[in-house]
Amino acid sequence: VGTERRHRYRKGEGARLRGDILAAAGRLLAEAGDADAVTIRAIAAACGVTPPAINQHFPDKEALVRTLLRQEFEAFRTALSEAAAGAADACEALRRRCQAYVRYGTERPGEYRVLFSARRLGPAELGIAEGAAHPGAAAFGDLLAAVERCLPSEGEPRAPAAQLGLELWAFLHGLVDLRAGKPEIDWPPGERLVDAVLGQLGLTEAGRVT
Amino acid sequence: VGTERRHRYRKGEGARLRGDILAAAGRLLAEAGDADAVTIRAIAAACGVTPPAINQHFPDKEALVRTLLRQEFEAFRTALSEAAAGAADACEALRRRCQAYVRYGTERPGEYRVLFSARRLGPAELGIAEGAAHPGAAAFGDLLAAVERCLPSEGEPRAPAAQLGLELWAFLHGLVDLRAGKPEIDWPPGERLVDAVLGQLGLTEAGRVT
DNA sequence: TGTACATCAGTGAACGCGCGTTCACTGATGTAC
DNA sequence: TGTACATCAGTGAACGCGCGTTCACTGATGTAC
Repeated sequence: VGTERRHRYRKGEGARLRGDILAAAGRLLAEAGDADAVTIRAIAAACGVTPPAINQHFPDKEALVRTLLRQEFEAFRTALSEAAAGAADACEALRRRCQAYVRYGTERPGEYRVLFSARRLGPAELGIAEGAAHPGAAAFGDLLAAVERCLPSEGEPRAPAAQLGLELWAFLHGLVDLRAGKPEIDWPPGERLVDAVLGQLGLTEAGRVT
Repeated sequence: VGTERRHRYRKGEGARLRGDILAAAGRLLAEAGDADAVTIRAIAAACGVTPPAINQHFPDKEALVRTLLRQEFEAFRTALSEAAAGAADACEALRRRCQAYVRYGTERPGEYRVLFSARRLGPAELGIAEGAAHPGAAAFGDLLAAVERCLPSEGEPRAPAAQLGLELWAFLHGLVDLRAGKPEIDWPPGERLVDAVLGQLGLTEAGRVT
């Protein structure tokens, strides 16, 4: 990597290249936003290695992308949960989670796109989306739970939590994806749009008390 | 096309193949949802013609896709405007427009994706997105105008129309794109979600009168 | 009415390219004796 | 302490494939005389 020649790993340490490959592939995938556009040859070049060296660690390209996608889902979910962790109440936790969602998607459009907008070589095609084990479904489950906790537990029933959750998710996803795809539009800060929508959906502490 | 051999067009009618090419390419693009995945060779085969015949009508693949995208944008915009045309009042017009948006995106996921989610060989990369001339921007302009007409013209000012329009657009786009990408989720009817969100954003006739 | 000819709608073969993957190999390195 | 050897981390060349595009061509067809 860089100008200096790469030294091959010592005899017992060959497995370390596997980590290097995943790291380089992750960087390239984030730039491209499309696993099809990331070639084995480019990953190999980024690692300072020849293409066949990659086939020693992953049987084929699909296996590599699958591993990578699981990592990315994990990172996304963790980022959102960490953001929500320190909140004082349930609605503030939901708010922080939503803000983190948009922030993550905006700051890492390539990663986000691969997780939630990919068709070819996306989660579905790679067999990652298996019911509840689907990491995307897990992230949505987190969001849904956060919505439920913020809703009034008794009193007059609002819209069912599942429907509110889907509405909110559609908005968050649409905001991230549209912003990435239509940068020529003059977007207001994502934070403001998220706060506004949470208010309009009745998902704020204020809305709860009133 | 089909089992019977294709007869080449008569001497003056060569230009008709151009239309056939666009029609076949449109069908393939709708299936693939990605212009990269639609090959010149596949289009030629669908027309019952050899690949070089296509280069006689379009200088290269980009030109073909560009022409196609303009057509698709036009069709999308027309579908929405026609849906809104017969409405009794401005809020009903907005509602019909939004329902048509989701219906169009759900019934034709491939076309929709190419218009609003493509990165490679999408509107931006093909130079179709030039300010106000951008057909996507035109469609969004229609939506924005519909939102403005539905808002109370006087009385207490709600959120600015531009922001409401973006919120609404993000929701509609997110709904269409998520549904297409996560079919394993049990989605409620799009119509109900759209109505619910319009109500929560205060964009219904009822909301206006009250 | 008949014929020579320019034009037109394609064809067929080939090109250079980049891709993922295979296979036999090589040379350094740790280990067993 | 020294040496033979098995193992390991890769390399280098090649494969078959599908792609968009080029180029010279062919054969039917309308038109001019």
